[in-house]
Amino acid sequence: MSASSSAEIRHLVRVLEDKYGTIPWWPGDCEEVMIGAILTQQTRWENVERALFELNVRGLCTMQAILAADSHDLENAIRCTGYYRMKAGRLKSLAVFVEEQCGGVKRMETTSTGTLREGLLSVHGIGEETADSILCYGFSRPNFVIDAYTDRMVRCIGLTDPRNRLKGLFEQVLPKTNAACRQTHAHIVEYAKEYCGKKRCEACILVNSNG
DNA sequence: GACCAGGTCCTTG
DNA sequence: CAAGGACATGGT
Repeated sequence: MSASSSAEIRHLVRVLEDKYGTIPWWPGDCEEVMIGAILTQQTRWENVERALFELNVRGLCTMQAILAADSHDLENAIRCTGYYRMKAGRLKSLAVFVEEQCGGVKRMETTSTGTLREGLLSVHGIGEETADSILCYGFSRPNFVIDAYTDRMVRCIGLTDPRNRLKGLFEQVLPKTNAACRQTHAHIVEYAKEYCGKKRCEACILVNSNG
């Protein structure tokens, strides 16, 4: 089944490409992406945008500022994203990692993707999806993100590969470029947000109708 | 009021 | 290792 999984994914990628072409997704500089990646955990993006605005107003949109910030101020700025106490703590942990362990964002830009991923995963509150989002959208690495939508879509079109193998499958099928990873993930979210609810997903209709 | 959102961690069976 | 709960606000 694994040999044909690649074919299924290849097809899905092409159908989505035909449907959407190039679409903008996840704007912002590296530090804003890192912050947004934590804020968006289990939360709608519209709420994250409001929190990012609040952080910008208070001058808290950099790792250095977060490192120095009063925790209560940080919590207030991001309250609208939910889980605000926990997320404030996670932002602090990330800032400690970036500034004190990595020596700043600049240094991270010259670090290998594998080393960077390992480091990010060692931060309490950063799991695979958050780490991969940061690598793909913040550091522009050819690193594919598997999220709940991606998982839902591939199930719907009939794949049974375990979630932890999907990242490898997509990266094996896609060109080894950041643009390809970022674009395909954006396509999946775009489609899934509209057609794939938690209970009903219509990815299979898209894929079959265009075959 | 019920249900869900671009997860992660911790505890149980 | 799978399943379930905690974290919390905001939109439909």
